[in-house]
Amino acid sequence: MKTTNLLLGTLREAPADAEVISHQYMLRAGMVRQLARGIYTWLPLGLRVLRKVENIVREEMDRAGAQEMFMPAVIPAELWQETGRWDKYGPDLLRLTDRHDREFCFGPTHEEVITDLVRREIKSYKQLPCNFYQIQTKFRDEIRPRFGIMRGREFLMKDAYSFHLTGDSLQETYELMFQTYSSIFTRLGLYFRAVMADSGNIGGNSSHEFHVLAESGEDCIVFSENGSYAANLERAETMPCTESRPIATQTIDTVDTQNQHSISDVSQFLNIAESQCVKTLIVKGEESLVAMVLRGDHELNHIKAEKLEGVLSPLTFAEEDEIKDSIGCKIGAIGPVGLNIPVYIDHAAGQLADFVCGANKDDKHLIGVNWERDCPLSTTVDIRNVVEGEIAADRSGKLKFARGIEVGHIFQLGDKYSASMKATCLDEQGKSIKLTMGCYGIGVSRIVAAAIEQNHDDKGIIWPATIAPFEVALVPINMHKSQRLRDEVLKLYNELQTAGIDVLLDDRKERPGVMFADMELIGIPYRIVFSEKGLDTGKLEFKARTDSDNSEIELGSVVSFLKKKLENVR
RNA sequence: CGGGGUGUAGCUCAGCCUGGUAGAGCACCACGUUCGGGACGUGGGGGUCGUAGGUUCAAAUCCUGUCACCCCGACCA
Repeated sequence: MKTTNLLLGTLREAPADAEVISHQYMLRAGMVRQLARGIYTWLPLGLRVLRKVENIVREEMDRAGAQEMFMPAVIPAELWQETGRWDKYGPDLLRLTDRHDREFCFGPTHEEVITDLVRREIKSYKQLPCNFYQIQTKFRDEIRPRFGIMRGREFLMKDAYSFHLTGDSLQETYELMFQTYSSIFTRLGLYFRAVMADSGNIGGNSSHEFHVLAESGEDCIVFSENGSYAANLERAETMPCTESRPIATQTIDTVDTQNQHSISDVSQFLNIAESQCVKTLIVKGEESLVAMVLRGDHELNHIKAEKLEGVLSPLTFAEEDEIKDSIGCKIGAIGPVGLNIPVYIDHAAGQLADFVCGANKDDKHLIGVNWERDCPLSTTVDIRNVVEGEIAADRSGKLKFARGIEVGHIFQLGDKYSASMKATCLDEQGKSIKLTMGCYGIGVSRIVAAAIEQNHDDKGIIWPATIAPFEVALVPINMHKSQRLRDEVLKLYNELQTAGIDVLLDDRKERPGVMFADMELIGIPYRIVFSEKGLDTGKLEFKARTDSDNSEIELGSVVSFLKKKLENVR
């Protein structure tokens, strides 16, 4: 490709509304342009990267024996009604009506469509296990799309669905997909981690996420020192305390705490550590309000909380006046003592003795409170986020935190969809068996953004060679002035193309500085500079995007040199 | 949806407070000089100031509605 034949829409300044680096650079490099909120056009340069990512994903999926297909983006409502997700999925589902007033949605995920297909096509255990995938545009009407391509409403996703007769077979494919995902992200040149995850509203049991580590990541991932434990913060378990609770030394007393509402207010006011206070959060339950009791310095884990019996899902905090009606005080003064609603107590809170809590009377707190003596202690539960430094649930060491961008997610769905959609097939005995399912997603377009978040400097993008839009940039200096230079550059350009190398020749009539800056901004991994001076000596300048200085290379050896550099890309 | 903010040329922004001829830099076009790290000069094209209404002799500017976009909280690849 020559730059004069490429829509090279590089910008010197990033649009003001681009917040994260990947969004800024994708706009500045001319990879994408926004059409509407969370909806983008991929320009030729960006599309080249997207396609390379897509191809790596495709190759590895094929290698793992998955079969590619292509499902419709627009899905009839009936299928979604069959699984109940038409009502459950909520406003993220973009709903459409056709000219006959028939309802459809733009598919945000395709469990229903594939299950419908499989229940029609798969009749015998001999056809199992099977794994189908597609690479397709999805639409999720997210509440808040942000960070450009990273969280768009329309995005490109690889989604795969496997079907099995037994759980063991599912487990086998699940593990194969785990390996496949690891190969994919390795080939993409990304620094990533697989972590245990919550399965969210896709449903199912076992689930892992693949995260690209980057400061701007929206997720917090948690891992132990030796790495054997790794989980999303949403999912990371805390351990029940094994030591026995300290014995009570204080007597319970009521203190005046006027205008002290938050845990930090109260702990400062009473000069007591936050960890010696107890906070009581009130959420909506199925029948009444429900209390969540945590140590003052801990945070409630919403995912864990909404899975508890009697708690409304999605987790919703009680309104101020509901609390007033039910408990009789304001939010800043609630405590577990004498509460007349169901109470869930976190493991760590259950370990406290002589603690401080709200008195369920405005402007009053209790001090010297002890479980059992002053307040019944039910079985404690895990309802908080783990904190950095505590011991991992598998006892493999202290936990560390990192930020991650979720680029892949694999689930064992079990029979969630096959049951409601009656997807069965016959086993060896001719008996009808309900199918067991797995599903495996990769955010293809998100990977492009994640790769930039992880690989950039102040000059622009630094693409891993496997997904760079071009592998080599040829930058001739003053080509328009020298026929000899032009001939030599074109000769090499053709040779590189013949050798199957993705080469971009900057044939614009620009000053060198402009060309250098653009090639660096768009992140081409290797650059070769042509000049009259170089031709005289038979040597060209070579610089990798990551090099700080130029090196020399013989004109005649460029092709073999680059081929060697790019060896492991292919 | 709640809270905050912004809409003026393709991009970055000034002008608005205090109403009176719509601006700058970059980008774009032409010519010339430059030419190994985002050059310079001269000339040029491009904006119903998001949109609708109101106040006024007069609105980018003041008022009201509305829409879009961005940021902060609950969703997810």
